[in-house]
Amino acid sequence: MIDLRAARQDPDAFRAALARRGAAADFDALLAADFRWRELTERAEALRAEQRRSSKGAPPGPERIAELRRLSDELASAQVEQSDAERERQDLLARIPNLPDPSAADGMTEEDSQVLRTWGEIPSFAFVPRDALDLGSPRGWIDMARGARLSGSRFAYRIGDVALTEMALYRFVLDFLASRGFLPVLPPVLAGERAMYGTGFLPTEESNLYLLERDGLYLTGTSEVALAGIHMDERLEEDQLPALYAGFTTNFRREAGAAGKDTRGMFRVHQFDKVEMYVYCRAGESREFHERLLAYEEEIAQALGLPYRVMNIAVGDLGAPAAKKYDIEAWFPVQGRYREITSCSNTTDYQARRLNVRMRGESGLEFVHTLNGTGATARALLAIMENFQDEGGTVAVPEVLGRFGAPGTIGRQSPGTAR
RNA sequence: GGAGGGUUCGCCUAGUGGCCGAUGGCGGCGGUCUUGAAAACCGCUAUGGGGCGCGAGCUUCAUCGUGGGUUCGAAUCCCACACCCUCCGCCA
Repeated sequence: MIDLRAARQDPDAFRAALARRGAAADFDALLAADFRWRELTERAEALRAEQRRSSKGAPPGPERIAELRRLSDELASAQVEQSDAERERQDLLARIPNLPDPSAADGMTEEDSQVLRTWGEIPSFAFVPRDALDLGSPRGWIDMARGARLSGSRFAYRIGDVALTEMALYRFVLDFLASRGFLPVLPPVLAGERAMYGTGFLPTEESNLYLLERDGLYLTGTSEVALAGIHMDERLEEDQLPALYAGFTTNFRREAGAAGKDTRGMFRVHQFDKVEMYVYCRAGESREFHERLLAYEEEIAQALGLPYRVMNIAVGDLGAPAAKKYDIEAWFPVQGRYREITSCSNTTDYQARRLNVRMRGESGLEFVHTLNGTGATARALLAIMENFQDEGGTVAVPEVLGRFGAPGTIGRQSPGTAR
């Protein structure tokens, strides 16, 4: 959430910043609700103070009790008004997105994002290249049909060489991040409402979440939730920062609103695995760490040999918690375009405020800043398959993955019984 | 799933309707003493919100697992729920 006290003090600056992402009207509604809440709070508190003063000391006599009963009734109705106003204020506050970073790209849509740079050679093929599904499906390395039979659309079996290569990719990235100071974590994938709100997936992303109603738990769409929740309500010592975590989880997304989008193959599925970076740092350091997360993502893409470009995402296309976001888009030869394979966001103090993660600094307790970024998902594997295929339909696996159990080539051996 | 025990201010703990925002100890911080340190002694030691003030600050409300209820008044009584521990059952 945003810093409401700061917003009261300089509403024009907040309104202007939020207007860049189309949230100026919501902000004004919030300020009005806040004003009302403060008025009602003052009134209720004054009554409560009077009641507390009256209930000190010896028990009151009968005529005094009649008086106090009236006061009690008055207080009760004042408190109802106050809590109604508070609920309205909280609901509005929960929907206000983070203040965008001045250097985040202008614009409201995906098309407004800025290309910062490109890397690598776009491959040219002497044959018609096949996408990952065409490469994998006929011989059983990627099986969407059986996935659909089991679980419905957008579920994939990855089998044999593809399974091993994918696992190697995650292990490679986890190792890479560990060598850069990240602590590897295997966190829970079921999380309660508090963590979902705290990370900003609720209330705005509710339709995209799987909810286990019987248990009041959500399936997380990213380990960001669990890594952000790991220090919920904690007071971090300054020497604990920066804290860098590398999580690995299976992730679940309903992909509501994505109907008809990326329906082919396993580019957009309901269940996928991911190595995620998550950083806690001091307020002054988050811009620098954002650049670092991007640099790590680029190093990984380069180690895999994937041609890519770096995008500065337009403010209107940011998730609510993000102040600024970079995407890396790899070249997909069959689609003939760059597609997102990783993403990293600076969420400044937005999640830390909601999750109540603070540190003891020079001026007392202050909220930390947090950042998140993709280490790797299977999308990198799809890019590998498309970019490094040969005419016979086999794929040369990047050498760096060999150390982690990947076969040198995908498609040389039979996938075995799954066929 | 069943039975029992528990949840209080960093940790441990006292507290069964008004004198409790809350006892005591540990830890931490400051001071006295000391060449320095330890010990001893003295003091301070939660968080969040609102109002006032340029500010140091003053003031007020909330918070004793969470949410409801009873009452003029709740850490304390009642109800529901959550979590933790022990035992039994079941299962990976």
